[in-house]
Amino acid sequence: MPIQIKQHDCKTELREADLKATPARLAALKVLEASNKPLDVATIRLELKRSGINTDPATVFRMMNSFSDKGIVRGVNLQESKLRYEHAAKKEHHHLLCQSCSAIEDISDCNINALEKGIEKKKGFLVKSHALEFYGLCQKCQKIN
Amino acid sequence: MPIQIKQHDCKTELREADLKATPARLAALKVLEASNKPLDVATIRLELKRSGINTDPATVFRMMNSFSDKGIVRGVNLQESKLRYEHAAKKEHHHLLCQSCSAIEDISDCNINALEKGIEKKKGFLVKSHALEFYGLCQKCQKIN
DNA sequence: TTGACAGATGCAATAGACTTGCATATACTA
DNA sequence: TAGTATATGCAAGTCTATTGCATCTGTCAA
Repeated sequence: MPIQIKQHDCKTELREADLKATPARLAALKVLEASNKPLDVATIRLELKRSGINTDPATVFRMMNSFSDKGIVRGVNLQESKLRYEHAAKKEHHHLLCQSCSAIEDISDCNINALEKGIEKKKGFLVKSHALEFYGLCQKCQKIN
Repeated sequence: MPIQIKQHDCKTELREADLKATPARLAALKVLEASNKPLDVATIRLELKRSGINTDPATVFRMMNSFSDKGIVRGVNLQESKLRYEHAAKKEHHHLLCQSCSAIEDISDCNINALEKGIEKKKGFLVKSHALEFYGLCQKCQKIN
């Protein structure tokens, strides 16, 4: 008899956050989980539509807000006029944004902790979180230009 | 006879950028130069009004855009719904934002260059710029709470 | 299984940051 | 000082996001 693996699917994730598991929410979570970059509300709605789920923008904004509140997703501000969202299960990381092709790549293991410690010591400021993104040219676009 | 110091005032700054030196622009530049933190458009307009200069929001947005294009000011995105602007003559630095009292403090000499070098080596991504801000509690608010 | 109800959704209105078109006004150059 | 390129004000419009309200639907208890 196989060991009982705890199935942490989208439904249980919502249950544990005291959120009702509606079709739109389940699908939105799956979309975010499957994406390799943070998505904005318009894109999420498009993906849902491709699964046959029509949503009102207000609903998706509300979803993202409650997901954020519960720590299920993380808002990502990439200096655009809109917010993007990524699944919070992904280990904390930062992003590389190509200014030519708009590609977005993740970057982990930036050892920014050293910087934070220095700030706490030098300024007496208690760092709770930080925003860090890099802008430039991805490998492909460096070759083209 | 004293040495002729080059007077790099707001007027010449605008001239050199091929921008007309209007009263509103001169005053806005002075406001930004005098401020110790990045300001949003509404605040800039308020400061101008205090100097007796009434401006239309559109005008100030257009000013900030052309100043940005010319490298005179720098847009600062502090995860708010609006952009702030700071005078670009200030050496590049980052910001500490107190989540309790909303104070904004500058922090220079963060040695983020090491991180950038690492990224270029590891990812082949050519870093042109970055966004880095820290969120937490300033010294005062740590004591209060 | 069902029924009640808290919470989710759609729709429409609203808010706020920012942009744009156009007519007028003004800084700069010759 | 006159002519022109550019800046400004005003009004309308765009885009992201929020909110009020009526309706609908998961969920839980019976």
